[in-house]
Amino acid sequence: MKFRVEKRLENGLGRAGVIETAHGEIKTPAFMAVGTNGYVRFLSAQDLEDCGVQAMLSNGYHLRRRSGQIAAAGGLAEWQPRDQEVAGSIRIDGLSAEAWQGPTLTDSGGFQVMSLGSGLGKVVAMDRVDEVKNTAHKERLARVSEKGVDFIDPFDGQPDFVGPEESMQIQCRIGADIHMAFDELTSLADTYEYNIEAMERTERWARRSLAEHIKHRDDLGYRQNLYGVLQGGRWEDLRRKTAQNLAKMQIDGIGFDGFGLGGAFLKEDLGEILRWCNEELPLKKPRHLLGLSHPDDVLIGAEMGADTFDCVAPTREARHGKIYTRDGDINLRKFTGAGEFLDRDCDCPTCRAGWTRGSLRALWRSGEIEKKQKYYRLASAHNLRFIVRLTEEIRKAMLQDDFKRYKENFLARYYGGCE
RNA sequence: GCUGGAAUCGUCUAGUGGCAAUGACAAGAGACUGUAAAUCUCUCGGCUUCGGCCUUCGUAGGUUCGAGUCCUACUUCCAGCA
Repeated sequence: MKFRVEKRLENGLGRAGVIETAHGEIKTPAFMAVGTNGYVRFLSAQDLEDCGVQAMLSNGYHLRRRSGQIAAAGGLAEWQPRDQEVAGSIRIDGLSAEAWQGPTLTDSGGFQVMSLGSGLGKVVAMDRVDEVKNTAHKERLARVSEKGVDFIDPFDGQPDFVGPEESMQIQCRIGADIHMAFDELTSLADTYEYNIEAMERTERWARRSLAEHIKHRDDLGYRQNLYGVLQGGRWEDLRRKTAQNLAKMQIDGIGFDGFGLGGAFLKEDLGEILRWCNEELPLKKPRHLLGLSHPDDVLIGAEMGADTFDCVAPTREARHGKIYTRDGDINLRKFTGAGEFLDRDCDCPTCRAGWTRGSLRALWRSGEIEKKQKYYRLASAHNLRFIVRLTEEIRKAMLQDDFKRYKENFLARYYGGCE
């Protein structure tokens, strides 16, 4: 994998560049669509391309039991996930089973440590840290130890285990272009002391991840790459230290190919935390900001040196009726008329086909499953394109030395219209 | 015309003596950030100083401490017989 920085912001952190993988290049900053199970819910590979998506992120945890057949198919880019779906599967008219053949990334399953553990049943709060409490130990579905994470699979109730070695073996069978080291994401409710413990464990897991990854990274006939993941919560000393440690971590002269910026962030802290991390990380390695995509987060992320992003929000919120527009988000429930475009001047497949707020709402609210599925597809494509376009525009603004103005204009319009 | 049965929140529906009254849908509000998420939460007769108060289960009476629930009559609808 190669990464080339084309242009840097005046602050020295933000940059536009190009990542080259075995399955194609990614012009950065870039948003990767989340296709946890190997495909983006309700969207085809062609849909992703029509939305300008350059890369897809899947999840090693969710695909762990299918990793063998994925390897047999030649890796994620050759695997046709929808053919593998069993009873109750999603079959949507017009959606082909074709694999996403472009660049891919897999998450390690580290996020599930939190979502099934300390954060079970909770929202990953971004605005307030008060009132956030961890789930009681006895109720958790995941338990962390030095070895890895024991958990109960929520789908079938069976006990299972994933540690750094298992995660790397799974990810190397899935064969995405970029893998994430197995990490422990802490919740906003965890203390400084616990964050030290989790961060140090994450670093030990990073070394084990790197060692295992090196053994298997060429197994499918092309180079797979590994990112080390930074934790450390909201504390500057932890963030800088872990960035330094991971940046210099090597086994037989081989280090990480890039870095994942992880954690549950308080919105107001995000830019500062990213600055601490990225001031320590090497300039020439790409950085992926894990799990964020709201426009203000992407803008501050890109400004502070994140190169790629992923998030479930655009597609999930689309399914739940939230439609992104340049003048702020709208709740589709409120639009019964037929005449209004989703967003003016939008170039997404849905808007180009002439879908309006009212007509889309009618699909969504009809009791018919086929219509609802069509809604999910159209709405997902719109929101996905919205965030992808944001990253395209950020890149263009950076290359034209116009980022600051672009950011201010975008934010003023997007958040300014709120009553 | 006779004989049965039925009338409850926008719709369907639970309810057989303590009920402002069940559930579903619809409607309204909010949430969602490395997907246990085509999901979740809240509101959904009126008023309220949040303790309550008022008006409600086709209509009108009655029995009862107390009636959506029991009785009588009426209205409408459905079914069967004429």
